[in-house]
Amino acid sequence: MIHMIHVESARLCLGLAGMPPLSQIIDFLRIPDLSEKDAALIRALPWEVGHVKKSGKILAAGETPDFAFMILAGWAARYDVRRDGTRRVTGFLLPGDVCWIHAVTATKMDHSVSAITACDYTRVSASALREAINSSAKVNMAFLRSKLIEEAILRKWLRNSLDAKRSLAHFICELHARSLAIGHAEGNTLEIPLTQDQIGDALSLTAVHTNRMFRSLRESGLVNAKGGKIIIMDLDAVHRFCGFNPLYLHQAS
Amino acid sequence: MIHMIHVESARLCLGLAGMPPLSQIIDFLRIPDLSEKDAALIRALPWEVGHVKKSGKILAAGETPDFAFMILAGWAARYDVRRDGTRRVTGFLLPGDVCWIHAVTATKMDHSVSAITACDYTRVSASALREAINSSAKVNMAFLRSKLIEEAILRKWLRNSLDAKRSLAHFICELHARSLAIGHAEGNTLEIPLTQDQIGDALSLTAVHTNRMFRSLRESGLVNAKGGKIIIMDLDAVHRFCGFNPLYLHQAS
DNA sequence: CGCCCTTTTGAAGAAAATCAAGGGCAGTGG
DNA sequence: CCACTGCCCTTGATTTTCTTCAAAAGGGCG
Repeated sequence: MIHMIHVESARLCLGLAGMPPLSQIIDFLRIPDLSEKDAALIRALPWEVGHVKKSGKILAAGETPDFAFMILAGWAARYDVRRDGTRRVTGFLLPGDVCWIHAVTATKMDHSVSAITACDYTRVSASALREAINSSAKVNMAFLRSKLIEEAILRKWLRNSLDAKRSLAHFICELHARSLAIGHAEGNTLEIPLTQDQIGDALSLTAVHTNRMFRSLRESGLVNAKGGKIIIMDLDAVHRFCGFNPLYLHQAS
Repeated sequence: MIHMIHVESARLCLGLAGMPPLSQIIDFLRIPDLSEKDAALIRALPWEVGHVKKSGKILAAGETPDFAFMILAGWAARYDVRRDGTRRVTGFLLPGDVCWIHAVTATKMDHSVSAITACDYTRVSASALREAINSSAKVNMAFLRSKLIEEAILRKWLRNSLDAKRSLAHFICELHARSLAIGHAEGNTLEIPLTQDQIGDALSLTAVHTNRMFRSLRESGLVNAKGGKIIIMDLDAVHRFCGFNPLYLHQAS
């Protein structure tokens, strides 16, 4: 099933996508132990499929979203703009990740979401999702779990913000674990569609310093990175080095 | 009503508290437009009142909480411990703030919560709260809103982590806005029970540097701080200086 | 090929940590 | 009543980390 997601995202990204089968959408959501009744509830939602070009807008700060989103293929980012115009990325959305809470609670976005790569997404109207969440405890808990994880990631990013090298290592470990969970990494190798500049925006480092930290990780024999392809040389060693414990990602595993 | 909360917290903190009237608990939750039916639902929950001493544990990383908490009086903090033993505070809980998502989703805490000052709290069993959330859309949305706000705060903390002076200013503005909302601030003056060391743990600064930033704010004529009492000299100027926009706190106002 | 974007490296400067030492103040105990 | 103690705030000097500025080198693509 995990491999299916991978193949499917590739297919979608090639632009061949019409409406993907609804069963597929449920796979992306990765809700454990979903009953047939709840699965039917989710299938019955008015999902729509869409596409955003690289760097395209998904949600802008200030607007009140009418739709909740789930990424099917590609990467997106949440970010906030500082008064001087620089950006801080506050989270990455990978295939299967959802963006829904402002829509469901009908509140204004306090940050923006945009596509890092070209993205295929599926979206559902805020009111329909609200009803689904309110009518099924299982669906409610599944979406809550996604918030739990996002919040935990934010906390780790904050915690790590003392030491640039460990921070970068932890970031790589996070993306490795998340990529593994959706079948987008094999062993200790992963591909990420981020420039060092974008990684810097996420870690609050300049591109220059991010580059130096990559070099430092390479020279320590921990991580090799080349053109978006990252090889973790010794996973246990890197985990120890940066204090990474995958528990906080609360993955179904 | 806001003033009532203030008086009540004082009373509780003096240790005079038994079980506070249930109507009081609902006031603390600050749920707008609560119907009588939903109010009754919340009143029917098995709330218990408790007390933690200064620095006492509320929830520890690794445990799966059986209860959701709401602070009635005093301040608590969420924090995560680094491998070298230093702490990063990732959030403060003020009276009226809740701590529930790990309980409701039955997941292990990925961080700890402990009392900054002596705290009075009320707690409710995870299963009871889960049922309430699943049986009332209004209650569900009210708790979701609390997550929305906490997450927004985390994002701003991340965004601000470039400039220590602005970061401290923004932090003060945040606490000012939150204190105002619960009647714990008057005009531009607020009292916070935090040492500069604890503020440093929250901003990822050393106590020494936090102190220098306080001095710098004072010398710029923006903020005066003395023994936990903070006076914002010119609120608009401080807001402009650090790019504070209270929108992200999504307060009932 | 030439262009743009990204990566890489160097050198200088700014920001924050670290190290070290006093000072104020509240609580405690003689 | 006063000395002592512990905690917190404050300041100075030094070192480390990260940014800024600048320039060159790779790499994909029309």
